Amino acid sequence: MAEIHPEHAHIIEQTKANMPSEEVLEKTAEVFKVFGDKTRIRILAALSEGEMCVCCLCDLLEMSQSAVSHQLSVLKSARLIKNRREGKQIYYSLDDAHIGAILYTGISHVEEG
Amino acid sequence: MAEIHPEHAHIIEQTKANMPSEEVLEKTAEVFKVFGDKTRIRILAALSEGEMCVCCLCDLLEMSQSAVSHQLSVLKSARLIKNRREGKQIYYSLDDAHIGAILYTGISHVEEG
DNA sequence: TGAACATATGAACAAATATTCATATGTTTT
DNA sequence: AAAACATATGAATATTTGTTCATATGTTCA
Repeated sequence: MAEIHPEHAHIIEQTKANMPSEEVLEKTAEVFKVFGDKTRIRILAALSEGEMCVCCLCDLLEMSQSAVSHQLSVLKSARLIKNRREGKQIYYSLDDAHIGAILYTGISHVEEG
Repeated sequence: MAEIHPEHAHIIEQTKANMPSEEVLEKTAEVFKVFGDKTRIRILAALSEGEMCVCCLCDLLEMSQSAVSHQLSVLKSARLIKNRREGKQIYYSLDDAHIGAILYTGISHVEEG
């Protein structure tokens, strides 16, 4: 959208060629967006300690059941967490080890930087 | 905010004790939030190939100079990128290796999953 | 079967945010 | 010093999003 600088055309083409596809970049942004909320990060940090039922999460986070459930739904749609039913309660846990890895990459960036 | 289940009190306390501080979690969410936008991810992916001036980014992303500059400002405030001036142009680059690592952790999650 | 419990979900509202437009700042060149 | 160029930034707008409230779904227990 700016005027193309002929002497830059080469590096632009090369960079474009090396970058991940637009589809991958879009999906990656969507994944990070899900991590980018305090409530959801707190939920993920709690679940990284082990599975937990919804009411435990509500107590732990000191938030309403509805707010927690809505965010659990967002996390589940993005496949960051999974759940299982045990009687009346539903237990949530991280979907796979990758999720904890991403979470702690971010946390350690904050703690170190 | 839900009714406290006495038999869960123990696991709640233990999880709370093991979790990172609220401050760290809040900052971590803020960092991921900055990664959680398609335009910014595209900028970061481009800069992971090497430093680049603003007009190159505009051409590469096919976006207006203003929109790109606004997002560069967000990325810089969050210390994900840095810049240097060379004559009329300003070159941006990733702030440190950590940023590329976080980016590619997310990208590989998308590509593998 | 009905009551109590645990969780999910739709609608509404407030707050956050990405882009556009217009313009300002800072640099180089003539 | 003025003009041209590269980038930054404030205001306005449209969209997205997180929480609350009210209610629905599904399970267990009496």
